[in-house]
Amino acid sequence: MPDAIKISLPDGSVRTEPAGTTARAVAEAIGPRLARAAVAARVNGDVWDLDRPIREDTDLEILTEQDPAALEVLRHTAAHVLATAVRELFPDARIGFGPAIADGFYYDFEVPQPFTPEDLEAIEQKMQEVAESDYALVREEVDRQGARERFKDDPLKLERLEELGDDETISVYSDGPFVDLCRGPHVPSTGKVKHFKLLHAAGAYWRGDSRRQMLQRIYGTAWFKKADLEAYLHRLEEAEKRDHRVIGKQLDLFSIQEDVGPGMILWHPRGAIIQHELRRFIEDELLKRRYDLVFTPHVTREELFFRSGHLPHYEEQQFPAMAAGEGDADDARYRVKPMNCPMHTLVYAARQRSYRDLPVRLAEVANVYRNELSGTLHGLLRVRMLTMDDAHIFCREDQIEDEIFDMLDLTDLVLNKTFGFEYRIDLATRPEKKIGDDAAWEVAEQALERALKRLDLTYGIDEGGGAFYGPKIDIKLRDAIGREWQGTTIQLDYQLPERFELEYTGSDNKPHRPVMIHRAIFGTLERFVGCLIEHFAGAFPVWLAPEQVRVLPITEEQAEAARAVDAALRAAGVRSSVDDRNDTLNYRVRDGELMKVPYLAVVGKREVEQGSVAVRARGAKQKQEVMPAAEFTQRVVERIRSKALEV
RNA sequence: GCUGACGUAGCUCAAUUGGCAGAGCAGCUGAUUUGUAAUCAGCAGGUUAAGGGUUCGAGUCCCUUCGUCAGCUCCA
Repeated sequence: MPDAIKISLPDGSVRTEPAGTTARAVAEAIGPRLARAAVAARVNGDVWDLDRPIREDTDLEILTEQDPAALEVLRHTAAHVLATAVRELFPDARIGFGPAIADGFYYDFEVPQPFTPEDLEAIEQKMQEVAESDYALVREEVDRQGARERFKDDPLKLERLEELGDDETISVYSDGPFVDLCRGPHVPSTGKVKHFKLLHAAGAYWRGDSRRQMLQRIYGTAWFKKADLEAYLHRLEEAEKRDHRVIGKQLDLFSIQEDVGPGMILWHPRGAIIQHELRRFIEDELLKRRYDLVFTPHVTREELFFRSGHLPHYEEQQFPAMAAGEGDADDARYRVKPMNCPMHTLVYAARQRSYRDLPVRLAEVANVYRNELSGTLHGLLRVRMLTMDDAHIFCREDQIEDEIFDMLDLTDLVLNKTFGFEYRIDLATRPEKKIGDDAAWEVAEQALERALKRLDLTYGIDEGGGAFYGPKIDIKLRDAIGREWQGTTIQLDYQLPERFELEYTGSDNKPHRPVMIHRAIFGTLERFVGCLIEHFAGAFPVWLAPEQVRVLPITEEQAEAARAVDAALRAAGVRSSVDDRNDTLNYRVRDGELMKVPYLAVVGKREVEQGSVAVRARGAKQKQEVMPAAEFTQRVVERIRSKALEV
């Protein structure tokens, strides 16, 4: 080992330091302000503790509170502070994992009794004490036997320990009374953890495995600055106001009622019209892109789902079988459909297909039913009755890329150009539970990847996230509080054509097997509308707004004129109504604003005389814009036609 | 499905140690005829999720079921 090492700093300068120096020492050498601000260091790209000795030539970057990586370090330490506090209050608690996560951290504990809200308060209090004690986070490298000794009372840690490879460094971190098996890094001392809050506790399976014991997970958030913590908590509050379940109620869009069943959506008129518009939009677009529309039964013989392979794999998520219909064999049972692919497959197979026919694109906006686990249901975002904008493309292998290209193009038109969503693309590869051999999977996965690359799209890999019959491209949208939900899905399938023995006649006059692509652009209209509600906070673009114009006569005297304006709008295809309720104008303006109606058109004495309307556009600075009624109608019609995001 | 919390009028929420189920908004009726975010008055609205138990007495305590929420698992 050399006595002196070279430390390269981000500004390009190189310092020579004694081997075994630390990032803290370098920071101090550079200047006292940097030393005070230092939280951690990036050493050759990895984040390290400030006090970990550096023994080789390195690139070094001192991380201060400004660096996002530093925040992650802080939160990881906050998790240790949490565990320290829990161990003080519940000495028998066994410790699981405690990582930093987006916006915060958690720690899992095995305890005989779940934590109560009062426990959380006490723990938070104790965390404050741990922070004030300002314990140094001390890193120590130990051998396996030493680690076994230290964690002999923590079976969860021992289990993790045994998984570590022989070439891996085993490190432990202690802060005051608490010791944890941990890779680190950490902030120098618990005193850095000043601004935090415990958010909630919930059960979580050990190692995320539902066959193993349930631990108690405590979630919290931590920030360097008090203002950041407060801003985050405020953001959570604001997000709650965008919650589609709250807005759905306020705007009378839909309801979920116990009498109907969990996960079953009742679309009220104002919500149904949104679904109707989305449906028209996508169906028109599909017809332009040479898709064909089909309709297939909601209930079919269950044999179909055995043949497709769905029932053996996903029986618990299908609704139970129904009795046979009269005249059917006794053993012919029926199932409500959880997906459309077997039916579309049969439409394809209903006649001979030539290579000249391909691709065959069959689309159906259809309701399917899935008996999802009760604990997973969530407003519109996870339901048991799903309205899928489903389609299946049957094509030759050499057509896959073009088809995927067109689907991704359509996806971008819908998500980005039309609604301004930001989305994340994942390529999901073969899962454990799958049918078909690895060679076929390999070909399929590569085909998707090639299409993505050709489009130069940024995407992540979701290892093992594929469907049981093939790999897929998933696109995820975020809800108001940042949770991701799968919207668009594009899935390649070599299995179903096999199972249904699909064929086409090639130019060689021989039978060939087509490839099948499943895809849904919205995903489900329930989930998509849910995301739209949160995205727009209920203030939909004009073309989607359930009520596009509300005409307000100031007094009864203008009621007739208001109805004429309304009739003209209706005739032009605008969803308009008259609010001539016996209430003040102020009251009705307020009501229209709260219902997020894009345009309130006020008709008073002056307007009647001039044949004009005083338009109040939603959210506009100028509260009154007087214009001829015909001009207003033109403006609304244009906004609808162009699917404008602005009113 | 699992762990925990919760469930009071259409909505948002009160109801002291177990002691007469309430308010605001919405709704209805009437008055008012309104110029850009709540006019006034009156009326009506409940098997306190459902079922069982403890008690002189249960919205409140206990049990079961259903549902909701958070998280885990799952998510064709």
